[in-house]
Amino acid sequence: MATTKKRSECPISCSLDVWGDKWSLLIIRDLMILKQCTYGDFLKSDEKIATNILAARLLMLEENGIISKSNHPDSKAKVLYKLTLKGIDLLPLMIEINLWADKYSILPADRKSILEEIKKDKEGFIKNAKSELKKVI
Amino acid sequence: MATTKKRSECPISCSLDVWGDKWSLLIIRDLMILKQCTYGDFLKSDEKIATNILAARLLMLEENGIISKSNHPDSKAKVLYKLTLKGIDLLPLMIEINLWADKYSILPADRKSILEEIKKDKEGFIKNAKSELKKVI
DNA sequence: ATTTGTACTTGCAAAACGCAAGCAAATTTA
DNA sequence: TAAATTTGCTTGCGTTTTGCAAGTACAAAT
Repeated sequence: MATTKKRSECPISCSLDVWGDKWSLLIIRDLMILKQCTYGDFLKSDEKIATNILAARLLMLEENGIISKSNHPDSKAKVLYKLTLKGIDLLPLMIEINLWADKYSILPADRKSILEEIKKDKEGFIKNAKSELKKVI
Repeated sequence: MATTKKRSECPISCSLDVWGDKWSLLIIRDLMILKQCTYGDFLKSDEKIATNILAARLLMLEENGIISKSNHPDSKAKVLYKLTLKGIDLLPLMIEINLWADKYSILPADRKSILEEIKKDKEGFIKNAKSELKKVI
């Protein structure tokens, strides 16, 4: 897979060139929630991504420095995917998506309770969540 | 165009179902910068969206309550597209994308200067920009 | 030694994309 | 006032991407 050509110099456009498809942010979401995922973990998510699409997205996200692969401590057959610093820095963006969705649609109860926590102290939540994610890098 | 089926109840996934493709956020970007756009204005953007894709996205964004169409004051041949409140509320997200891009890539000079302003007072910038956008609704 | 688990790859049909051309109504120009 | 241009799309069609199912290679468990 060659490097995708960028459509313009616009930061929004360039960002979308990296993670602006239907699946990448869901992969990143899983990593933000679970901290570390195996290939199989991603497949378990509700959206049911196809295995070939998952493989392609993981490769592209890795090529773009958003995620990294590492050995699973328990087994040589497993692979651990994690967010890089660059990936972790997408957390504020992810939170804004949640806040927007919260304003215009009905969220599942578990998400709703986290959102309430975020709304009380957004900066504090981000700082804490980022530091949790950095622990496993 | 029928209503797109949602892949899960996840707020991230549902949001992506609405604007999570390669073009929608660029259309929204144009509207945030220009406040109001004609069909032709969108076509002028650097990324060179195809006319059929543009028409499809505008319809889908309108169906999802992100943008609205109105008559152009100068001409019956022209159409004015604007952001709705729901669309305007994507501004914080758009800003976070810019901040992320600023951190990990080189921005064009004009964007860079706005970003510096945003970094000084993010909340103030958002409040002001939102109110500017609401003026033309 | 055989079965199961894990991380992918491959084949193929269906859908989406992207380019070019076409079109109807409004507007401008001659 | 007739012709040309602008504007906002639509249509056809070849190319690319997606998505489902099946297959494969290696590790691990039985």
